[in-house]
Amino acid sequence: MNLKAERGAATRDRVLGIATRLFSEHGYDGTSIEMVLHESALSRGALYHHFAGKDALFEAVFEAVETRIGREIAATVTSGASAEQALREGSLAWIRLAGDKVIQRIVLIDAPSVLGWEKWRELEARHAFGMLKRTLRATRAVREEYLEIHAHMLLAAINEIALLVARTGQTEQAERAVEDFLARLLDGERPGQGPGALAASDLAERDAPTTT
Amino acid sequence: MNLKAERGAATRDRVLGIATRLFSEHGYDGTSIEMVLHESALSRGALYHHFAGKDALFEAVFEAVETRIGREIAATVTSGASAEQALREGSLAWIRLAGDKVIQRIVLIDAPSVLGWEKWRELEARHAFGMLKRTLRATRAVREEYLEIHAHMLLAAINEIALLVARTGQTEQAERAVEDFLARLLDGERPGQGPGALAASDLAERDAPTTT
DNA sequence: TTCTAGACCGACAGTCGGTTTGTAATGGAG
DNA sequence: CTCCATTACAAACCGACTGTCGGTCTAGAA
Repeated sequence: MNLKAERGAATRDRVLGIATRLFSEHGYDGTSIEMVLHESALSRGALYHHFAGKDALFEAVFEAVETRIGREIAATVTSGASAEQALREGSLAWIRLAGDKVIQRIVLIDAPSVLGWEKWRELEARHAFGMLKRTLRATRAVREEYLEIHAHMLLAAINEIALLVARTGQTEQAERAVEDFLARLLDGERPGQGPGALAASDLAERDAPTTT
Repeated sequence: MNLKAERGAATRDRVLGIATRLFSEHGYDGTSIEMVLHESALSRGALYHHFAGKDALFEAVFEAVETRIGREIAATVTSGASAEQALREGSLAWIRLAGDKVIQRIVLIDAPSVLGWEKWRELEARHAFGMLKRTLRATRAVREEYLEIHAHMLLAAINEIALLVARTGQTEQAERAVEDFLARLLDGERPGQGPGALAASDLAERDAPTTT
């Protein structure tokens, strides 16, 4: 059962790649299943054999993109850095990555509406949001009580800037503004223990590459 | 030409109200034009006479909701308050208003995807975003250079919390966290001039109720 | 009274997402 | 080697949806 499985996985991946491009170029609504079929030279039956529906296809694309992002950000942050440093580096890396139209359109714009906000956040918690929350906790800059909420606000703010930069192109200015923003947040209250050391596990992804 | 015009405006408003409810309950994609037609007991032709298409109908709904929000927030903020106070009051008012499913779904979740991010921001600049930016400038807490970007981040953060509160219901905790968040931002660098006085015009909406 | 413009109607075409039925081929069981 | 379950894929088909278009009706101007 090898040749068959391999062929199946290959076409699945091919469809995934094509769908990623189409979704990012035309949005979820603007991309028809028939476009995907045409570009992948596949039949309806074949596609629906691999993916339960258009939304499931989108979700698979979303997961793949998120996983890739997580890897790239984790690779950017210098290991052994302080949590504050990691937070800064990670945020800037994220903003630069989000220059990619694929990420903008799929992850930031369409996902909440297509997947629903709750599912979006649930998935993000396993990727970018989870990473940010662990790093923010390691800085010990915010009380545990507010950690979740501050992490939400911070991620939303950074995502917004990612979109803003992508449109205006004021990269340097935005990056300085984000650093300023972060500095203000981190310099708030400090419970005393001093800057926390960042364990490698704080950045590690929790999930295996999903295959649904 | 009065009776006719009035009748026209009346049915337009009626359709707008019905569409607002349906869009907020089932989302943009989950709401069919036929649903709107059925509930409003109108014909296809009549609806397409008033609105160019489904997206135009959505945009009209969006504008109406934004205008209402702007009025309600402006009414909440105590007049003559300091800019810092106004920022806090306005933010909390916004979070509470966003408990409304209508606002969540239409303004925060579906709008970016349906209208496109650019148009969304362009419209928001005339409503919530514009208000926030003017108030933030009045606090003189951020350098003019970063004002636009910080305002974007702040609004995105607050919007996120509005959605979060709506799901988890931890209203008090979130409100305290937001106040903490704001305090940290405002306590950053201060160019010296002291707290700015908030002119009434800073909160005023710029636009007349749109009718497109 | 006549005529025009705007409100409204309803059938229709085209497209889309999804289902169903069918076929070819692979690989393990006997 | 044979048989059969399973998997990958194909194609016709269905219901639902959006948007268009020719046409009707009526209020109010001329």
